[in-house]
Amino acid sequence: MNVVPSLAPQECKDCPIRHRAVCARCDSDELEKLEEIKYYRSFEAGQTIVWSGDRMDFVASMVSGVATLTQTMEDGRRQMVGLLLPSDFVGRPGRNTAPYDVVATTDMVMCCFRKKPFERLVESTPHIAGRLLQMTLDELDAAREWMLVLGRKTAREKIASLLAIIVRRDASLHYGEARSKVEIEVPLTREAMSEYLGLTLETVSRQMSALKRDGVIILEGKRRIIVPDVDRLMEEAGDDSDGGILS
Amino acid sequence: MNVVPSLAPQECKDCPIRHRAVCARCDSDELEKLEEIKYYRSFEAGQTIVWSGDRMDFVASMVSGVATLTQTMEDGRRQMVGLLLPSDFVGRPGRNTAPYDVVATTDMVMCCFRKKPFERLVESTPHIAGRLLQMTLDELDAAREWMLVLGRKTAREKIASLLAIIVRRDASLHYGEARSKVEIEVPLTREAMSEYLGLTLETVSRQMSALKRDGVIILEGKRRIIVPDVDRLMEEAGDDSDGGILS
DNA sequence: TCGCCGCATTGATTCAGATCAAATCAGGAA
DNA sequence: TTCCTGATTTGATCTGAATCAATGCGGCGA
Repeated sequence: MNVVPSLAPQECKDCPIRHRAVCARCDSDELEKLEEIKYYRSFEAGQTIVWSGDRMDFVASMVSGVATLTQTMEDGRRQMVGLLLPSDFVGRPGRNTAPYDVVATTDMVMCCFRKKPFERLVESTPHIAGRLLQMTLDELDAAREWMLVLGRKTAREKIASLLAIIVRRDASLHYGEARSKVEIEVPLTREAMSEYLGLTLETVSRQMSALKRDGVIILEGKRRIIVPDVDRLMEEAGDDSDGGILS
Repeated sequence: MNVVPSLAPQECKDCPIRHRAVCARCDSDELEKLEEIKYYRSFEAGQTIVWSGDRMDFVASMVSGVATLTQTMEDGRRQMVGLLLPSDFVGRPGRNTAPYDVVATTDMVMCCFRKKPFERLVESTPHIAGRLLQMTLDELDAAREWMLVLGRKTAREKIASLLAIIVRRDASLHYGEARSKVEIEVPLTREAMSEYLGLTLETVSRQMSALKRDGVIILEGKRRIIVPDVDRLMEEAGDDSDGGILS
């Protein structure tokens, strides 16, 4: 149905995620070693990249697009446990099988490293090991914030929290500082949002409508959203009013 | 009200968590460096060790007892985001203020390291950095499993999941292999269980009674529980039947 | 252009867990 | 022993989100 997605950049020095990914601290020698074991893979929106339980003989960095980590129960209940954005790391050194489904939610490109040699590089390269530790600690923080959302927030607060997370990410990516009005692209279907938030897709839809009705957001089509007042959104999310943007 | 809790072991080589904590891979040279910057602190059940937002100038290993990491919203809703058991690591290198409340739920002892020198040791000691990465990845896995519990499981499944986690930990600690019948100690009040699971304490109590009525568990006093059939408990938890004990 | 298909919205009803409100129980102090 | 206190259990009722069920909408292929 689709053509093969376009190829990714071949050279680390031109890579869009060069300064944020697991390779961020590497010097040119170290980059060369990574170049030797790396290869790019492209996926189309909707494709499952890895099935839970599958053997996984690579780890990877997200280069572009969005993917999700999802756990599934026997009866089909699903919970997203990770949202992978550009520069995020996928996979775990020292593990052979994937514990979660990894699914592309948009067209995307990954920079893959063969697992065995990557593990050796982690052992021998403090710049990689240190960066990986830092990224993992950040992910743990994100997971813990998410646990508060899942365990204690109302449906409306959950939606607002998800939107706030996307706003924050966009802010840190595009412009250094906070602005009162922003326009964001939600790279998730209503169903994916429901899997993220532990809700049903109907409830997601209803609460999106409610936030729209109350003027917290303005919908431009299905995916594009205008947030007229970011502070208002943060309030709706039930987060500390200071926003807690910086660690 | 209480006497000062008894002092902890002073020598790393006699330490009960020597092979599981962040120091697990250290050789005797490295241990010596840790000894220089370490000190023990004891806390009584109920004491708050750190308040969210406080400056934190140490990191630590749990030596004995149980503590929790908890997030609180402005209106008082609370969600536990970490359960700290012996050998677990507390704090984050490179961070100055605590993002969560740390509370002792039993009398406990921590082995603290002054943060600045510990950070330098992490930089210079691959045995520590590597172990810390591994432990952080394990915590991330646990957090993600917990997210499934919070987002998608019923109250009954949540309770069973928590008990299953305690059973699993006890099993890995005391006896190498699974047994069909076990007796466990739940080191949490009903309220703490509710904060762990995103429920109210009434619901926790009701579901405990229901599991007891249905013969899944037998209560011996309030904290001690007999699980006559571990597989049955796992089924109630809604986990994969294989139990997924090993990574 | 039309009709189809996959998303998304909206409505009606149900139900699991929250909330409000009393007991009950166990352990410690007097 | 008796009282007090904090933890726990149990009961009655309420409610937010799930479930069941249409309906709407936009893009794409024929």
